[in-house]
Amino acid sequence: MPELPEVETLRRGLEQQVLERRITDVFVAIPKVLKGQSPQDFRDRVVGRSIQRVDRRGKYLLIRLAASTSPFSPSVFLCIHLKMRGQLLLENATAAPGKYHCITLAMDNQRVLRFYDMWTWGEMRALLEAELAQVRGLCRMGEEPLEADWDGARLAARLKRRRGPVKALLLDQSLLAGVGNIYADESLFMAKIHPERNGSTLTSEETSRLAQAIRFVLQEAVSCGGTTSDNYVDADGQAGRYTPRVYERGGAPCLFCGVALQRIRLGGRGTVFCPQCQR
DNA sequence: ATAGCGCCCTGGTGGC
DNA sequence: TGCCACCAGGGCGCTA
Repeated sequence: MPELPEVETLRRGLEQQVLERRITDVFVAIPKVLKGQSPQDFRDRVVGRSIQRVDRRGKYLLIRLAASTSPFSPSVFLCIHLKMRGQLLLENATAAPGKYHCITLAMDNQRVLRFYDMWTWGEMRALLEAELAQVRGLCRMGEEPLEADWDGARLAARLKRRRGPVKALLLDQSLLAGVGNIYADESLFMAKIHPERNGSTLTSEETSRLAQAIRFVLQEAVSCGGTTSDNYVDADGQAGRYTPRVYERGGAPCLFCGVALQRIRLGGRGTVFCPQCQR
């Protein structure tokens, strides 16, 4: 399940390898992932353009395509969300597409950017700037926790306007961008805050601690190339090297106190925490 | 307005 | 050993 660190790792890998490459051809195997855009329209908007920028917003990957013919033609953005099982891989053009292949973008260097998705929940669309601004998840996206000026006060301001367990709030992309199930559990563990605590009742000391934990964990995970718990791999097919401290470790000993980590369901999500350390 | 739930999908798992 | 029911899960859209 790609979250901020995984999408950021993917972004960095792509940035190193696809900038200035021209897209020469497009093949759509599973039109469903275009979310209503016709394969013809997708193709018309993408073929012939070159890759100008690779950006990330929350868990979205945004690839800016420059007009190659005229400097006045508007930019197009590949708006990509991998959801649970999506993968984006750079492969040789001669390699046959693997299982669960959805879309291939051929480039002018004998390489292809391939989108795979076992569950076909992921999305890839070619959008104009104005259309991008209408994408629901994007226009409602919350603050980026790795931005330099993001801190406990900013987090507290968002949390106090909402009710419910703090973990459920951390998962809300309109409140905070990019945190998913893995890093919500990891951050709450590092901050020693119980996932079921009501978010609006956290003290300023606690929100400050939580914000620091979120930044620490996300930065650590980015530096490890993300977490591979299911099928995440980067653009070169490499697994992430981050080792979660609590996520998927229910029943195992807490790294701080040795007490068995507890697994519960919270807001429909599997949640692991230390009943001793997290209050 | 907002919270809660169903839906999308398929590999892996546990029970018989 | 084989089969099958069931589970996981991000984000959207619908309902109350």
